[in-house]
Amino acid sequence: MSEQETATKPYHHGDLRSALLAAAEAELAERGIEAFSLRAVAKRAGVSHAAPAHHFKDTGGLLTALAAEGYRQFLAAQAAREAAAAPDARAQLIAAGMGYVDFALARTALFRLMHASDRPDYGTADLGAVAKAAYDHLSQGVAAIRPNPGVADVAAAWATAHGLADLMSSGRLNSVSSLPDAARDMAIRDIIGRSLP
Amino acid sequence: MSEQETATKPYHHGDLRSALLAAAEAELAERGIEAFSLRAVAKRAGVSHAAPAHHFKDTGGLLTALAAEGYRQFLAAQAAREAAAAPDARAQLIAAGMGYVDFALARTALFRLMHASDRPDYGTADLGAVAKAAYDHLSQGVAAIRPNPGVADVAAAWATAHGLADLMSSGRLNSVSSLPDAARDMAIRDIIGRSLP
DNA sequence: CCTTTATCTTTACGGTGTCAGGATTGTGAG
DNA sequence: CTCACAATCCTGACACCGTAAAGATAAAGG
Repeated sequence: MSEQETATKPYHHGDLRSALLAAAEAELAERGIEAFSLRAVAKRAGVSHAAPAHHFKDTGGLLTALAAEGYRQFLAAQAAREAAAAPDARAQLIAAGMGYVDFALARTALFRLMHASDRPDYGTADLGAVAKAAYDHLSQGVAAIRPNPGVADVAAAWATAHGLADLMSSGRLNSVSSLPDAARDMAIRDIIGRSLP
Repeated sequence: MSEQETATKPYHHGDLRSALLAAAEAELAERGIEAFSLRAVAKRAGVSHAAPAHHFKDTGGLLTALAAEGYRQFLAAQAAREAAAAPDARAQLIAAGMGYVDFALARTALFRLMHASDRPDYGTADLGAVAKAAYDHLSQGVAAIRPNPGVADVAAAWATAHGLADLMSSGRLNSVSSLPDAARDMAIRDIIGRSLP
């Protein structure tokens, strides 16, 4: 309506898709998954309430895309720890577990979306693929220290890392998460190490 | 309006409070926490949509009461396993972990409400007390096999049992949960046993 | 019997997801 | 350069949701 404002919002956003993903993660972190509102996401991105529908079919589509992005960063967090660890298989697997916990603490909203929500659709090709990749990474890590591992071997490693990540990220294991960084890392290394064959 | 029906719904339900709790758990199991609707719970109980407000102030109040009931059954599931186990401290602690998993598999909706939702209010006296009792039971079990346990000792036991329960109840550890009962129990016993000092 | 209290219903309001249709802008063929 | 087309975003509408207020009904107790 008015042309005096030189930098008024253009009709086309430019990169609305990624802006919506960022806004969705922020909303998720601030209000939680159960109070998540698509209209609030749109408002945060400075766009009408129906704009997200064109990039993501519906709320589930947005959360599915966000979860897939989360899995990529989840694997990246594990890779970062692995790169800084000793090259032997056992140290690499423990490092992956540390990255598992790192991600849960650093991106709690994404972690909960990925592991404690049924709104992302894992039947989607994209999300299904990255979720499978995450599982494969773990099972291959276990196989590296014990060829032909039993079901209990991979289950123990996964359950321990996942339990630590879930409890710590939800604030129920403050006896560990409130430790100084070095002591905390050592405790986690110790705990994960117990689960390995 | 009509009196020909002898058993038409009376104006007063009789035991609406517990009927609402049962309806809420059923709705939770069928539709999930994120699609949970207070109006659907009221409809399932055959009552108007505003009736729950008198017994539970709001939706959060209902879910808080339901979570508290869940914790009681959670502790009961652990006690049931403990009663059938050997009396030594280590067997008792492993049995508690088995009960942890039993509950997650038998009452998945309640388990997720208790551990993957922020809607129950743990500041409530009732829910706060039973949740603390559950934690105390675990830490005392660890202390029974190792006096003055380190933080890693209780964290390892808790994380392992919790990780197993969470992954299995959400269908992500079918390699274990699809095992025959005896083999499954043995695998879980094995995995929990690894985490103990 | 009759008042008081507990329980449930009705009505209303703002918020939410999704759909249908309209408005605006970028794009590429001519 | 122009102009139709496609992509992008907005407006309006609908059904459902949670909650509050006020009314209706039944139970309890004097």
